[in-house]
Amino acid sequence: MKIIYKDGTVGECPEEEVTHVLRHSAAHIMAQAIQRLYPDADFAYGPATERGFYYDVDLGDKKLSDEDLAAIEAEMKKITKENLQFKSFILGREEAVKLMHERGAKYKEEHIGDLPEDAEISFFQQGDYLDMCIGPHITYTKALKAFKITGQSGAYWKDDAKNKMLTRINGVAFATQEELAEYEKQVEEAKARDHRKIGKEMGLFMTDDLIGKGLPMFLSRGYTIWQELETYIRQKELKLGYQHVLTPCVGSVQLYQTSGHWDHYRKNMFPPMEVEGETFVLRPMNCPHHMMIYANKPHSYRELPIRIGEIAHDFRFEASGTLKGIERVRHFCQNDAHLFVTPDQIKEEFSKVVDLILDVYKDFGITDYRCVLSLRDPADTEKYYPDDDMWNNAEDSLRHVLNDIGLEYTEEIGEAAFYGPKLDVNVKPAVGAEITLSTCQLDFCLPQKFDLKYIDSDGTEKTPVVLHRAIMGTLDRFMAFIIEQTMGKFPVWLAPLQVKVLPVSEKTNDYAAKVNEALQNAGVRTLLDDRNEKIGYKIREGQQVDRVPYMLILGQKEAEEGTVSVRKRDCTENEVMSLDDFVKKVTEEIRTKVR
RNA sequence: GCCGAUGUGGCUCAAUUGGCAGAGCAGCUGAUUUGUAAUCAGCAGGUUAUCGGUUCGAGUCCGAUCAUCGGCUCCA
Repeated sequence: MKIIYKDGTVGECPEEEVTHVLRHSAAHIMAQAIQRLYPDADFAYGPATERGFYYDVDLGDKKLSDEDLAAIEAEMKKITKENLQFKSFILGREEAVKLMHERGAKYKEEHIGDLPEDAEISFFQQGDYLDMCIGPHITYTKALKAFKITGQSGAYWKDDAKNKMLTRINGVAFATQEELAEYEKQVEEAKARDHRKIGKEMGLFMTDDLIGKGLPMFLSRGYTIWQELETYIRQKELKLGYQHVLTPCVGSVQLYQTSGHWDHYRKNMFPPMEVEGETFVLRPMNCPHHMMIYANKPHSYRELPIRIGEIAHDFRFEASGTLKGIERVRHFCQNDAHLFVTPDQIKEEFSKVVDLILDVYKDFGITDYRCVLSLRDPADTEKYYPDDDMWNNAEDSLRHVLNDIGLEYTEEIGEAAFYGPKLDVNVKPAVGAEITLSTCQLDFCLPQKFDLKYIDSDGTEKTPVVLHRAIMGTLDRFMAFIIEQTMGKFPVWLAPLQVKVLPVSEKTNDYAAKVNEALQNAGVRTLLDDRNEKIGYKIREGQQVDRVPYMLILGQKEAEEGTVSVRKRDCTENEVMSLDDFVKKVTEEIRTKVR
């Protein structure tokens, strides 16, 4: 594929750049279509994205309907048929400003102001459309063959909520129709693994308008998974010297004023409750409670590290538009812990936390994750505690630890908590943007605010450092992720229903009841399906709805021989074995948490 | 919260320009006694999210509210 650079030279596009150039050019072609249909449109940014492209455009008071988007897409198709040539030219700063000013392109004009003094400003033009852009682009519009407008959203100019909201029109583009078709297939598959859909099908959780939005309720089967996750992580933590506590979901406002959360976090908290002259809030996090547990008695350096863990219920008043199934909610349960350490212990404790995260991911087969070292934005003095030494010290220690461990990570500015830098481990859900699953935060700030102390070996009082960490993040979100990863086909130990016992006819109901009882006595979660239905019907339901790991088909033959016919999930071939052998097999798989 | 779309039995979806709210699955009753992904028949199930408006007549048109979905921002 030929491409044109900003200086007007034409060359062969490097293979790995092809889709990016196509997508970026698609944004220009879409802008051209928009300009034809809405001549007053003023364009802001229009980049290529991971899957396609978007353009942020100011359409005045015009609101776009789906029909309008279809019309834009049709106009784009027309433009590609017209096979217009892309041309480019470069202007000096003043000429560029003048040109953009003349054309009433106020966002582009402002953009020039943000560029370095000596920047050359380049322009690309195809037919009647001119755009300020560094390129490169395709040479003719016909080169864009496979694209689709996928939707629109609001987006602020320069991502700043103080600025005007523009209309962002999103699209996808690929090098070939086949790749576009493949993408659309993937979108369909992603919808099928969406935890909201599977959760409903399997009866794991529900919501109700009368309860309130963002407040899902776990049904029996969902809570079974939840409890298994809780037991799993608590046992891991116990082995690592954690002590688990139980603290209330409510705290006084003064508690959060002391921690600083009141100033930084108030807008995300449910509003205060006043009773008998005192003011309380539902807690959005547990750090202050755990700080007070530490402060409950004096500590020697010999006791450190002290690791206080809790499966803790929290409430956050999240913006309504951000709520999503059990992944992003207003009440959730954190797998939280606070590690109180001496400065010397930071490295070892932090690396133990990273080890635990990776250990858990291994157990759950989570391999597709991204580590982010989240740093403060020094310019943002409103959010971040203005103590340069403290921040530099904290960030450097984190970076050193990560480098020593050899963990791959990217650094992101302005993503830190207000009290300190952190490591976030992010994953991609089936539908929607990346989410943080695990986090470990380094905090020199809160221990000071709560005036926490320990007596060091030299007899002097010192302030501990705190690591805030959540391995499974929240059980809610972790469960959402596991549902999507497994498509509801949980490993036996996690499956809410582990074995379904299916008599072939009512003649074997008695034997089936006996088998069912034997399994229940062995601690296996079973369901006896002795309804008057054909065996094929029961199997279909067990496979498609319950996604149960094992089904036992019990007919005359099994009843006579004292055996069970084992049908493994997703496996059409079955295996006959004695009841005892099956009980042994399944309990062993549960015990060892076979994936 | 913001931009846009959507909302019909428990679930998945129909209902021509405004003209009798319907089907499949699930449920219940009966028949059938079944061997590895749907046995047959019957019955029941609805203030079409809510409230208001236009109209002889509204699931359908208009307004408000609520919820959900796709994004933006935010985040565990």
